Amino acid sequence: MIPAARRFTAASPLRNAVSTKISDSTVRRLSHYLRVLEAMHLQGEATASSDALAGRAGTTAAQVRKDFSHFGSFGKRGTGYDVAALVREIRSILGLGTAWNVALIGAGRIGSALFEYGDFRSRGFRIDTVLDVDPERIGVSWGSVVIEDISELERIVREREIDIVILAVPASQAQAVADRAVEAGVRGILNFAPEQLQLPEEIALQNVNMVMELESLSFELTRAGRAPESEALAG
Amino acid sequence: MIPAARRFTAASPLRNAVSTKISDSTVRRLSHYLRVLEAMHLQGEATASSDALAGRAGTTAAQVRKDFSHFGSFGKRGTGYDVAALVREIRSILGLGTAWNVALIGAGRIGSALFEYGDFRSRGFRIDTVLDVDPERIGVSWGSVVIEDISELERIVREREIDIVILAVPASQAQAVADRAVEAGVRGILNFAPEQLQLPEEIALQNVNMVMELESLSFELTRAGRAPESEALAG
DNA sequence: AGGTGTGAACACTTTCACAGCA
DNA sequence: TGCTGTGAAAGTGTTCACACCT
Repeated sequence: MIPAARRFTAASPLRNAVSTKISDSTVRRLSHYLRVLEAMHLQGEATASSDALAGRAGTTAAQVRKDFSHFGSFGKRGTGYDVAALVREIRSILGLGTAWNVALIGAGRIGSALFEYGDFRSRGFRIDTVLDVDPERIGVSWGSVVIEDISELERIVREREIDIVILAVPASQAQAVADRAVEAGVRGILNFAPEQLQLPEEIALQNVNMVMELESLSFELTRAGRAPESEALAG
Repeated sequence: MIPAARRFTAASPLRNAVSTKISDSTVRRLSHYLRVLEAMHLQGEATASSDALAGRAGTTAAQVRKDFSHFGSFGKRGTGYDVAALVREIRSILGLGTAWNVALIGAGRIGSALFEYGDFRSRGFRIDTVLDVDPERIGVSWGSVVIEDISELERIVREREIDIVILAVPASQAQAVADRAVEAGVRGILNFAPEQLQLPEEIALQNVNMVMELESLSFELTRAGRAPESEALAG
């Protein structure tokens, strides 16, 4: 199912060439706007100005408008954006209409937390395949999903046409498992292992590295006090 | 609310030297270099050139040198960097010499995964306070740490001089809990709730939003087929 | 030679400011 | 009138290229 490419070839609802590269920050903001807009929708707000949206999303009105402008013009001058319509537009831009087939590899602590993570489900990412190496885990049921043997990875990816793999294995295993997944046809990887994966260019990769986030905090806290007198570090 | 910037109005109190703003990407790369260098150290490599480091970290040699140049000159021309010394330098830059007091708020599935997350410990971030609202959880022991009542948050933060809070509570609670933590003296927050926190400027904040990462993947996969010309690798 | 440190060039992102439309 | 959409300006981050040191 979902023949990857060329779903927009013919009658694309998108206007002119969207072929220019969209920056990662723009994409992340779109995801953010989407969440904000869904909340506004629930609160019964029918329209939203770029200014209102910016306030809720922690950015600026100009940024909001520029972000949307890469994909078309969705607003009404003098009025703002129709919340429900904009939700649909962003979902379409992000490809959330597609029911991606997602597999989780690694049924350890992080894996299980991710599996249960309510926000994946509510946003349409259903994990219906879980793999692990540990014989103690293989065969165990998580809800309606049974943990399967990672040795079956290739067959499973092919048969179920897995698009995205969530990688929650130890760093030492990450590259090898990723290679196998890619070889079998996976197109995107969400990597939780603290390891720099080397992948073919056409494979989409997102890393989540929580240590990096904590170390960024540490850096900021360390710097905060250094304004008046730099605590010099001599050689 | 939040009287934005009123601290830097007149002349900048910041000194020249090392006080220029360091970009977030630089900080994240430093964290990455550190991990790579530690691995090289274990492998017995005594020196590393910017080129070798770049290869392992997935960036460029010029980028590596520029990143370091913001903090000093740590290399030897013609030779490269002394691995052990550079590890020490980066740890110092990131403030990893400091034993930050970290509290985890939210002992649910994500919270427990984070608590057990080996990489926090091995990198020196010890979580020795865990709080939750749920009476079923309060009093339970996780290793040597006993889950405490979140109603005690203010007292605990003050008494234990908590620097950093890892926020793993539902989005609906996140802002309120963050406000209390900040009020009690916390200086940095690692936020796992999919909620845009509004905090005073001097509080360091890092967000981890896994849905956003998955949606970025979805966007890339959706766009993949739409490239103007697939640059096939010519022989 | 070999590889760092860094100003200058380049590329990319954000902000400004205003024309244009509902 | 009010707010979008967008070129142009300003600001940031990355890459280049080479002087300089070991």
